[in-house]
Amino acid sequence: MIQTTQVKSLDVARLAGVSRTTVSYVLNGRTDVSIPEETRNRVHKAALELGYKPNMAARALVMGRTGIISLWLIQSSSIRNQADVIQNLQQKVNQDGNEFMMHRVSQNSAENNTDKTPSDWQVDGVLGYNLAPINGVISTSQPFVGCGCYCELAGDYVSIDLKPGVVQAVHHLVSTGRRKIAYLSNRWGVRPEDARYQGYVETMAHYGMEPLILMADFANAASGRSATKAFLASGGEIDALVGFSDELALGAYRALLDSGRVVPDDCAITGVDGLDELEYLEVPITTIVQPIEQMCRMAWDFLKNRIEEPGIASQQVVLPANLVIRESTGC
Amino acid sequence: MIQTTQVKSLDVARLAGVSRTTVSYVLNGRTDVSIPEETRNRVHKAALELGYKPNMAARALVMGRTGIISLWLIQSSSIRNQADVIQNLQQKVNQDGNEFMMHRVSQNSAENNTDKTPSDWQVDGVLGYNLAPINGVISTSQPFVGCGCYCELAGDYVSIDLKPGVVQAVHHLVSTGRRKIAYLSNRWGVRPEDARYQGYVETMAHYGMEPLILMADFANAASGRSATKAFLASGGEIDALVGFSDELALGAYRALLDSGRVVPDDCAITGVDGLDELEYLEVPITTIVQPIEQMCRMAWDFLKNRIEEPGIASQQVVLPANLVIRESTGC
DNA sequence: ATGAAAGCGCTAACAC
DNA sequence: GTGTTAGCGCTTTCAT
Repeated sequence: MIQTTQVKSLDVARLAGVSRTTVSYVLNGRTDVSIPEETRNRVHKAALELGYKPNMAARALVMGRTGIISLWLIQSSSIRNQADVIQNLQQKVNQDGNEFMMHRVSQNSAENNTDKTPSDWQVDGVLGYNLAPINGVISTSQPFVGCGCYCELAGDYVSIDLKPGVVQAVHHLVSTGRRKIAYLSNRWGVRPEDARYQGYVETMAHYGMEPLILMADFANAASGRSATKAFLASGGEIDALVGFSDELALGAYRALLDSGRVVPDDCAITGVDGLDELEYLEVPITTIVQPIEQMCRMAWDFLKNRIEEPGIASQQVVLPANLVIRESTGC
Repeated sequence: MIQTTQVKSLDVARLAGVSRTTVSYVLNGRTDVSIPEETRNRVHKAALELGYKPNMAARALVMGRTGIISLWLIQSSSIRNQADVIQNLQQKVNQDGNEFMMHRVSQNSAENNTDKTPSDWQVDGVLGYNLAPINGVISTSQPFVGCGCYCELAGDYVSIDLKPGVVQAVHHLVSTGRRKIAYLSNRWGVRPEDARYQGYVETMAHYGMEPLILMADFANAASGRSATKAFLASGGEIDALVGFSDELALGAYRALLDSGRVVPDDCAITGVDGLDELEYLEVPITTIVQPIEQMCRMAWDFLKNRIEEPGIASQQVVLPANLVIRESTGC
């Protein structure tokens, strides 16, 4: 038990010489009830003097809303990759006077069809980021908006389509003379429904070129490095590499250097995500930048709408991600 | 109003043919009251069948604890730099059955001595990371444990001392023949009480060498790049650079390349933090690695102790951060 | 304009 | 062993 004796609204009421009702009205800034300016001031002064903080649990209990929004993230990815999204969403959620909770959900619990929400708390709404494998399990009883690359399943979402970016990338590589263009990915990035995979395969087909898949264990730099290294060691030859993510691209970059190759002369590289760090490499890496800020803004707007009016029609939008050309592709 | 009719403990009680008391006892797994196995099963079955989720606000109200732990982070830094800490702490907090909230507090609100806690919610405890400028403002009414590099002011903390690492770095640079060793920092990193600054200045003095400060606007790569670029453009010459952070070091690395210099031949570089990315540069950068996992583990343990027994003596520990030598210093 | 009183869903002391 | 009951602190009708 750690409960220090808390200042309650009754204390404020007594000090200000009014009732708890009045305190509640004044402190919640309700303009629909008319209270003399003089009384309002007395209440505010008393609250300040006592250092009164309303008990949010009590308020939530009686109001039926907690004012808490939670963000669900896939556990398998490092928070570092999700930092921009977290930061953007938290800022927007807080700005509108809500609390922000974060939950990392495991892929397993999704695949096992465990119907356990990650939190026991009743939150007012949930934002999901890149929750593809979990989409089926989402308890639809609460307002939910999905965002990211894998969320076009049902209900509200703000999806990012990476296909245009990858298509642009392959066109760009071909137009600058590349002919042996590989795709470096983890196993998630080679499913037929993956937008990047589609963009790569279809554009290669468009040029009548043979797809070449380099498979990494995970979507991180270390995996990208070892996968690329193994490929090169086994005598593989490429003159361009399309990475499933910036991290994989970074690993590939390092592996190419390890093997004595020069980027972009011997091999061009493209990534996906917009990691800031990539601009500071010796050879900045061409990448496909996702409109994170816009995605977050729209997702939060969608969620606010859904909370306000649960009955409205599905809100769905797809935002394209575009290629940003840097030196790693030789320009 | 979004309130879908909620299943309450009374519903479970009715279905199981018991009272709410029994439901509460069973679902909270209380072993101190003896309830027949058969009854327990009936209750569990009923709860599952109805999809019962206890109302956490009601529980928090009556128990006087929310089960929520919040983490306060300084707003001026990107979440990306704080990702490891966030991830570690969240995992530990959740593992012990608590909820995790994040709050970013601004330096301004601290300097203005605004006594406003970032959250209105009554949390059971607060973890603060790198909250130097804010330490004075912390409301001590709730269990608080500080961690990071700037937290040795009062109460409980798990501090990381970067001084040993920087001292090692300067020794290392001198022993490998460097003589014009600069310190690249933002304005926070040149206060007399900053451990990095002390380590640099004192070790330079130890060798009778002149300190040389390169000042960047912020602790990010872009600032490090432009500050270093400006220094070099104005005819400055150095053969080693100690960065206040990995990000600044990364920017300096890029600026040196921009100016046609070779790392480490012309100039050695060291950073601080342990950004994973630095291992994948053409020239991996020597850095001072902080014991993040250990820090997080201890901070959470301290906080649990403090919550359990508010009256215990201050829990304080300082962990050293050590140098990890990579190629950027020529080895 | 202000106050009295009901009740949000839960836990736990107390009686049976 | 189980049920009855009294709050936890707040908001909000409904009288006054």
